[in-house]
Amino acid sequence: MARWEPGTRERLQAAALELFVSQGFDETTASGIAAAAGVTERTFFRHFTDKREVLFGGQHVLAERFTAGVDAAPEDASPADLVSAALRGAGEFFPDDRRAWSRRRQAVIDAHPALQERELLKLAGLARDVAAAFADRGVPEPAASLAGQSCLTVFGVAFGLWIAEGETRPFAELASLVHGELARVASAPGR
Amino acid sequence: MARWEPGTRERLQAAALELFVSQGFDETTASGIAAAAGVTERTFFRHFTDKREVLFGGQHVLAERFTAGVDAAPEDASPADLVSAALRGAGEFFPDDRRAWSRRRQAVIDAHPALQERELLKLAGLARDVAAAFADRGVPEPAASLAGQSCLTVFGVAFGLWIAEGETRPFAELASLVHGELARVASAPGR
DNA sequence: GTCTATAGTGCGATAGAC
DNA sequence: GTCTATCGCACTATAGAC
Repeated sequence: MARWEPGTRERLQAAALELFVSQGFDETTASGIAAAAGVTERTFFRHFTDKREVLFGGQHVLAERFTAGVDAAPEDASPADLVSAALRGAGEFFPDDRRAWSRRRQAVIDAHPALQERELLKLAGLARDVAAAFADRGVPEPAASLAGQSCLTVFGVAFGLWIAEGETRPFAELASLVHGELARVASAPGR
Repeated sequence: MARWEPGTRERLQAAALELFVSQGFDETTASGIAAAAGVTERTFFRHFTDKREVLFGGQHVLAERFTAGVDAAPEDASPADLVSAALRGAGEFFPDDRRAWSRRRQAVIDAHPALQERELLKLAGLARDVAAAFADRGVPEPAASLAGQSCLTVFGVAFGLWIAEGETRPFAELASLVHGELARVASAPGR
C-alpha cells in the first residue's frame, strides 16, 4: 500500500473548485483547500505555485490540441485553413459532456478578477504556442502572431457562446460560425 | 500652504517605475515606493489597490482614444473601417516622444509574469470598451466582440514592433501595416 | 516542516479645506 | 459642522526561504 493516497493534485483541484463555488475565492484559504484534500498547506504550495494556479491544470493539454490540429493540416493549407485546423483541434477538448463542468468553472473565474488575470496569462501563452506552430509551417511574422492570436479570439468568443445558458450546439459548430464572422470584420478596410 | 504636497499619485507612479527598473519588481516593496514618494505604505494602498496597479494608470485615457476614433468615423463606415478608425485614435496616444518611456515600462512588465497578468486584464477591458463602441454603432454580436478583440490584436502586435530596438516608423504606420496583414490571415478559409 | 517577510485590509485619529 | 487625504497600528494570509 502506498504511503500517500495517490491523486493528491487532483483531489486538491476538486476540493478547490468545490470551495470556490460554495464560499467564494477570497473566503477560501489555501490551508482550507489543503485540509479538505487531507494534506497540509505546505503540500498545497508544492503542487501549485499560488492559490489561483489550482484552477488552471489542463492548459498544456489544450495547447497540444491546438498545435496538433495545425500539424495535421495538409501541406498546401493557407494561413486561414491553418486557423480552421487549429480550432478543430481545440474543439476536441470540449465534448458536450464537459459543458456543465466548464460552466461551473467559468462562473468562478468570472466572479474574480484575480482569476481572470491568470486565465488571460494562460490564454496568451496558448496564443504564443499556436503562433509558434504557424511559424513552423513557414508562416512569417507578424502573420504568425496575428494568426495565433486570432485563433484565441475565435476560441474565446466561441467558448462564451458554448457555455451560454440554453446553448446546445457543439463547440466545433460555434467555432466555425465565429471564424466566418471574424473573416468579415477583419477584412481589408476601405474598398 | 497645503498640509501635503499635491500629486502624490504621480510621485508614487514615478518612484515605482524608477525602483522597478533599478532593483526589479519583487525586490521593491510597497513601503519602499511610499518612502521614495514621501508618504507611508498605507497611503500607497489608498491610491493603488495593489502593488502592480501603480504601473497601469493611464488606461482609461487610451480607452477614450480608441472609442473616440470609432465615434468620429463616418456614418457609412464598414466594420473594417471602424477598426481602422479605432487604431488611428489609439495611435494618437503614442507620439514618437513617448517611445523611450514605453520601452522602459514594457521592459519591466516583460520581466514579471505578475505584471503581464495585470496588463492582459487591462487590455481585455479595453477590448470590451472598443466592442461596446462598435455595438453602439449598430454592429451586432458576435461581430462587435470580434472587432473589439481584433483591434487589440493589431494594437498589441503593432506596439511590439513600435518599441522594437532600432524601429523609427510612427505607430500609425505600423498599425496600418499590421491591420493589412490581419486581413490576409483572417480571411475566410478554404477558397 | 518551521519560520518569516510582505501584501493587503480594517479601523480610529488627525488636520487642513470648504 | 462636513469632507477628504493622511497617518499609525493591529491583523491575516500568502508565499518563499531556511
